[in-house]
Amino acid sequence: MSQGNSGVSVTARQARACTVREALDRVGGKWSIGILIAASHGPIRFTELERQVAGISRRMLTLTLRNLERDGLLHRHVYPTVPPKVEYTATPMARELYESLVALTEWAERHRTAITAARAAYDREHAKVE
Amino acid sequence: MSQGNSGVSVTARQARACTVREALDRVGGKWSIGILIAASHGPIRFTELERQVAGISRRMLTLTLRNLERDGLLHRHVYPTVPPKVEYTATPMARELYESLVALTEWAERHRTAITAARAAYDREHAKVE
DNA sequence: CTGTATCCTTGAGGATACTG
DNA sequence: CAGTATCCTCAAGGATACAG
Repeated sequence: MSQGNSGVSVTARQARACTVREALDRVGGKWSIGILIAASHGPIRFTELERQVAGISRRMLTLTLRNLERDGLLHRHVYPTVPPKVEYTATPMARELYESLVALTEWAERHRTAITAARAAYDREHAKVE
Repeated sequence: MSQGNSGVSVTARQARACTVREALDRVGGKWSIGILIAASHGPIRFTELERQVAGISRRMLTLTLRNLERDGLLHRHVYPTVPPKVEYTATPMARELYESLVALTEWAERHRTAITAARAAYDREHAKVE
């Protein structure tokens, strides 16, 4: 964020905040990332997703899949067989997204302990007052 | 996400998903980014934040500030004057976070139109059925 | 000025029975 | 198998009056 922003207007800065939120909204759901990752190395079926993304409900799986498909992050292929067979695959756009998320992952790993410590300190500090 | 994952176990992949969510949780709130950006180029006061982060309610401003402070992303300095004066500043950790978010921003910009188009196509496709 | 307290609304998400 | 439909819960967030 380098102080160098001094010449940039307040509204321009908040516009950037908007762009960031735009990206986060596509990926901020509780299950989006898990699904995207599971679907990123080849086609994967509904039931298999249900197994790999631990804890997800059937409803949320369907909903999140629909949203990701709508945003063009997942491709859905239906085989007209009976019983039905449906495969989901991450699009190139989704793979790029994941690569962008790596920076964030590294940040989380780098500061994990610092954050835990900060929380502990904060809680300690504010428990005294009761 | 490069197919090269083939050798990586399913659980290892989902563990990565966890780390990503960890980072997103710190920044996923509706207002975190806006506040962080506003506080990232020097100390800023409560009222000034209320003005710059357009649309935020007083309650959410307070809550989000407390959370960010607790996680060690904001520093809060109180001047013992009357009326009170409080300044918030982004910590170095928060600035690093923003830099990690840049990749995400660029992704959003690069694919903005593609996503809009994908949505339009999807909606068109699914409106026909009614 | 910088909050806190209170009340309210909404939407995300969970559980699960049912269906083509 | 791959969903949809239904009902329910809870936490995020909004509005705003009040307080030190």
